[in-house]
Amino acid sequence: MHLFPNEDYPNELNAAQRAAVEYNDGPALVIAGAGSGKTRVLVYKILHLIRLGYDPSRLMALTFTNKAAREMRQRIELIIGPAARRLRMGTFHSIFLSILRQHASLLGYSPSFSVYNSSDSKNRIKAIIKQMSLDDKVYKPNAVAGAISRAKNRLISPEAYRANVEYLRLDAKAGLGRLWEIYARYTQELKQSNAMDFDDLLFEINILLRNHPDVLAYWQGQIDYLLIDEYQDTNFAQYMIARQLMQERGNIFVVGDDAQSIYSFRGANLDNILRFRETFAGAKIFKLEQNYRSSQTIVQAAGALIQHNKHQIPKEVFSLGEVGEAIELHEAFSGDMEASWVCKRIDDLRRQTGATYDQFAVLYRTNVQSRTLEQVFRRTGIPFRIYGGRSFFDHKEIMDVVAYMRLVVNPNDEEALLRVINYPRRGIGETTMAKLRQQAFEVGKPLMEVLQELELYELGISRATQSKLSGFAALITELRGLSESTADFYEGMQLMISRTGIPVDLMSDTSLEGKSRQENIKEMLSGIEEYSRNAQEQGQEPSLEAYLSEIALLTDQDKKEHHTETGVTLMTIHAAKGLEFKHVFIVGLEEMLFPSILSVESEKDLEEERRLFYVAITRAEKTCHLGYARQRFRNGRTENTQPSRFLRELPPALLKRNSASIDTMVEFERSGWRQQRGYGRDQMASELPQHFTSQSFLPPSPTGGKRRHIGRRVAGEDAEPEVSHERIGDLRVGGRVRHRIFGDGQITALEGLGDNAKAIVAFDKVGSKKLLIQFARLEPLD
DNA sequence: CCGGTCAAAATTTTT
DNA sequence: TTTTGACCGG
Ligand SMILES: Nc1ncnc2c1ncn2[C@@H]1O[C@H](COP(=O)(O)OP(=O)(O)OP(=O)(O)O)[C@@H](O)[C@H]1O
Repeated sequence: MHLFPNEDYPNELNAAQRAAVEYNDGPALVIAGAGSGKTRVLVYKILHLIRLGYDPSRLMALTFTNKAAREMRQRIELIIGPAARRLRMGTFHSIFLSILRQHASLLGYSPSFSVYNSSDSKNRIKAIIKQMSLDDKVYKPNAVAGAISRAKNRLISPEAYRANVEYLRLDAKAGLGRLWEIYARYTQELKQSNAMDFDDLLFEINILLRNHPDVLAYWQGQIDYLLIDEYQDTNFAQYMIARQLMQERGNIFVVGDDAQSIYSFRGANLDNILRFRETFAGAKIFKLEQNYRSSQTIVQAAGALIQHNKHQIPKEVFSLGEVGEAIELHEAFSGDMEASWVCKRIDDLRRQTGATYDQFAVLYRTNVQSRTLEQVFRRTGIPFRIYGGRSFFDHKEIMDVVAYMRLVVNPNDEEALLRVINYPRRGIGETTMAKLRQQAFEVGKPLMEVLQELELYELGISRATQSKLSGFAALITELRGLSESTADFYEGMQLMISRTGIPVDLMSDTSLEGKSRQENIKEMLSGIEEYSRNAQEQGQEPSLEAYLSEIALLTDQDKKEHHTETGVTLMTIHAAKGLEFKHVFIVGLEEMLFPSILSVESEKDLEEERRLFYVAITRAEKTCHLGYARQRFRNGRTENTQPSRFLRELPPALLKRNSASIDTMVEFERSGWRQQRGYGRDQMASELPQHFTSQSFLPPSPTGGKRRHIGRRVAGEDAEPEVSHERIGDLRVGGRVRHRIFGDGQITALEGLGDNAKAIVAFDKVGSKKLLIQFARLEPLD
């Protein structure tokens, strides 16, 4: 192949990767396991296109995080230089936000529309629920927000929602008969506020492209190639964007791994991968099989785990790397001791292998788990960095400042107005605001407008309060003046922020938190300064609008790296997607936590949890360490736990159990097992002696505790005899049952316990089947 | 309208 | 344990 004269890169790719990169005859999907170089292929694909003469500014590359986009751009810049800056590369949200601003008026927004973050949205929803006098115990704001978000991600408008009998029926059944109404009001309020939420960014771009053929044609003409990373996590709205832009020309290249689909809660839909061929005619599918990241042990363990999922695209993955060390499994007595173990092992490994702190990551299922880790890391003196959880811009004081800024740019932004009209305190209360909102509603004007013409209305608000209201309106006008008339952007912002009165208000709070709030404001200012400098370097005029756009989509992952300090990375598994570390610790492998208690009900959710574990394991290059605690402190209460079912799914031969101290076992013996739930009395008795050995780390197997049996189970395989029973729950041997698919039948045997309890049923139509009771939903007939 | 006190709830992942 | 909200007296 002599496409590239002074080849710097084909050597960096294997044959399969190169084939994908160099294929240029239409749509392509690269579907491959973890660590097989999908991201690398995407990078080289872009380089390849540029070498073929494509203009970087006409290549659109979409990622899911800002960080991924930034890193990809940097890698490309290293090779081709500053031209990489012209790539249209970023998250779906950020790329389409800028496009939406250009065409806002076509959609009924002004170009300076606000972008609501999740807490803005939630506040609006709360207010609407209250306004409609609905019970927020029934209409839980979080759940409502989730439902609205899901609707938007599936491109279901409020009108379509309302017209869909099936949705209404399901909602009504769940006692949420007025959900559609909340959705409709919410949408209307946002529109009136000249604001879009995160999901609107994807929704509205679809509307724009669908309803305005000229705009569609324009953008189709602007983009010569569309590339998408992590395609398995695209939702329907994102799929439709790709389709509208590229279905005709077919210049699309996507990479993904169905086994790493972990964002279904955000609407991610594997169908997008499955129907890629149908959507994009003539699509070619490439598979990559060699894992370059991890040891053979890690690749095999991950492979064995994911085998347990029924729904997956079969893939081979192999590693030619070293066999590597066994996966360490550690049982700790408590969350605290688990964290101590992590610290100790990091210390050991650092000494033994010379690894640096930044080559370690500690991954967990939920953000709260970072607390315990943080405390112990502090105590131990190991440097670390926590990603995720609350973003800098989620802090109250920052959101307050941002609200003033938003009001300056977009006076219709009702959420911003309600947030700060009485902060700092200026004596404008609930009652006044209720009257004003009523009035605004009646005349169909934004609140800010009403504030500016109070004298026109009969409001029943005292003179004194009226003047406070006008004062606020005047303040916003004044702030706008400051920001517009000050030549230096940063200086203007300084003046503006100080004029809001927030810094002074914070001064009066001398508590520790108060101090940290003041610090945050200072940090924000330095961020503004940096933004201003960057903009100018790139030859752009810094503006409040642009600044707000920039920060609207920032997350905690995007905090700038202080290269001076390196440390262990602490993050959720979700946040770790796409990353890699020499040494990975995965902690909190307990039932009800991982898998999450909210996911154990449905097999579909459980499979997603398993994929999450798969993602976690495959982040590791050299060693992988798993931890769980026998008891964990949660919501102010210490709870006994059971090891995660997923541990049983890893091949024992690849695991190295690591014994907890004797003290721990004694402590555990004293308080631990007695309260365990989920096992029958006999089972408990037969398990008892094992608690004194180091072999008790795994959950009891269905056979009654022969540990070596555990993990060897593959779906459908029953190598060893099962404990059998006469009854389990309301099922009994000899009883007749109904199955949703197989029809009616008679139970011939019951065996196994807990999650592994199975029924053998002789069905009238389809013969004898062995079913896992927890999934089979057998309905007793007598 | 404000700020304090007290009781109840908390239940996952993110752009 | 920490956060949120409802309630009440000034
Ligand atoms: N042909 C290759 N030769 C050497 N190293 C490679 C090759 N391809 C990929 N790698 C390395 O393998 C590792 C994984 O690659 P990459 O992150 O692109 O995989 P991925 O498929 O995107 O992984 P995941 O889906 O798990 O995020 C990286 O360190 C990368 O540099």
